[in-house]
Amino acid sequence: MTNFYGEHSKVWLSVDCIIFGFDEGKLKILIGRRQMDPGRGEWSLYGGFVSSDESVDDAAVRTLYELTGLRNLFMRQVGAFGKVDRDPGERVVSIAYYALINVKDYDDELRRQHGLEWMDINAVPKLYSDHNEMVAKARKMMRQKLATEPVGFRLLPSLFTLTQLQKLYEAVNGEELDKRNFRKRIKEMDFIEKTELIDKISSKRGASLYRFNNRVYAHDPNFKM
Amino acid sequence: MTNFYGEHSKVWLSVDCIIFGFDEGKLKILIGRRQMDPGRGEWSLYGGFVSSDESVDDAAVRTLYELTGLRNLFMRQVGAFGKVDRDPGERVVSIAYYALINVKDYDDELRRQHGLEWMDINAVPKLYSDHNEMVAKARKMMRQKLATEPVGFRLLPSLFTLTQLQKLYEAVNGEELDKRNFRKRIKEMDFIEKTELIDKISSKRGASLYRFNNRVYAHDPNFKM
DNA sequence: GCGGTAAAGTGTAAAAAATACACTTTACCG
DNA sequence: CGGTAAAGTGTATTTTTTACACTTTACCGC
Repeated sequence: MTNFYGEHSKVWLSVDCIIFGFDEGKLKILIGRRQMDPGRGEWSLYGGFVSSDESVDDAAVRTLYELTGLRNLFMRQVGAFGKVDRDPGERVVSIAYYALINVKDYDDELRRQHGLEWMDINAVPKLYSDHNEMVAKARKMMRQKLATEPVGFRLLPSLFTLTQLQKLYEAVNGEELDKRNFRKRIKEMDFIEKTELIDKISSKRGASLYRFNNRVYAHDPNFKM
Repeated sequence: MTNFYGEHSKVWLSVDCIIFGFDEGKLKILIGRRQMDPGRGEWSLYGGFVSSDESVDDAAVRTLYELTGLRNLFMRQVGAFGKVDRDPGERVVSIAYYALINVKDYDDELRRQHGLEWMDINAVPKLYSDHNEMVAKARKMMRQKLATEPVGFRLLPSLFTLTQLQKLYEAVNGEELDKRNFRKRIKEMDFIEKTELIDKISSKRGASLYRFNNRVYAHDPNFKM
């Protein structure tokens, strides 16, 4: 291969994943104790290296798949983190990604195998290297995304109640919402469809289950929360 | 140096800059004909390589300085572009940044030395590699930024007329604004201060010059356009 | 079977924000 | 000194957002 750029130096590239889940009315991310040097034992995001035959995005997809066994997750790049000494060992530049998963889709056994815990986003401890910065930026971007695109559903089962949806938005934005105003808004969104099904788990009375219809949304993509 | 990550492959890292300017009522970016292989002669963004002793952000700052002679530009990361074959020569991952500059601060001689042209954002030709994608994402992010933070001023002289400011927002958002409504809004923002000075260049009658006061803004950071 | 309970579900009025809209003023220029 | 070109200015209407409280329902325990 022709070497065009020989005089410049190369770096290792990694990806780090901020995996958001929604459980027990709380927004959470997956973190674990680092199992390798440098930084062994510190709380850390889950990550991996980008290899020569895959795009950076593909490396993130692969890493998420390794971890969760899930594909087609909603995923977005957070950005590149490139301080010289961000990794105590070597020059490693990391590209952070966030993903939204439905906690119920995630095999808890797999979680334990990787030594990961769901941590309340508001109680994230000091993390390895610059991972707290990544989390902060991911959270900001994710909040913005959920406010302008109908992707919050990715954090819920495919059938969900309006109360679940409301609690989700409350957790993401850190503020309570008025139930009537919230439901008024939802009612105007044709792509959030009421089904005949009733959820009896979370209330005695039972609550209607709703579903996000992507075709209807694609037809008139207007969303604002 | 201990080699922790030896089994993984390394990549070259570059930065590419989307430099926004506002001139003749139009939003423009700086592009030039690529002067090296691969891709010699194609329209391209201005970029450079990240070296081993500088952070990725610093590489972008340095690159912008080389190009413009200006420091303390408003600059934000657009993201990492990492397709395997994005560079025809080698595996190069690039981190894109956008910057806002006041065209009048930029020495036109320097521009010519670098072989760059101001190109209307709506008439950008096919660019080298994935640079069009970078421009598209930068534009979207920049629009969002200008809508929520008072940084549009960075594209104008430090003293500007309300008509200039309005034309700027019109160019960025691609839609005309109502003059009275626009001015009503500005009047409510205490950090946009009217000065005693009058601009006589762009109109016979003369228009008041305004200034952005960052201290006042910092005291009550509320902005929405 | 019935009273207690806990969450689901529902509408209206007031306030705030966004929009639509047209004429007067001013200083230069020829 | 009349024409011109851009600056500057206020109000009414519509739309959006917010505030707010009671009824319904089915289960559960007695």
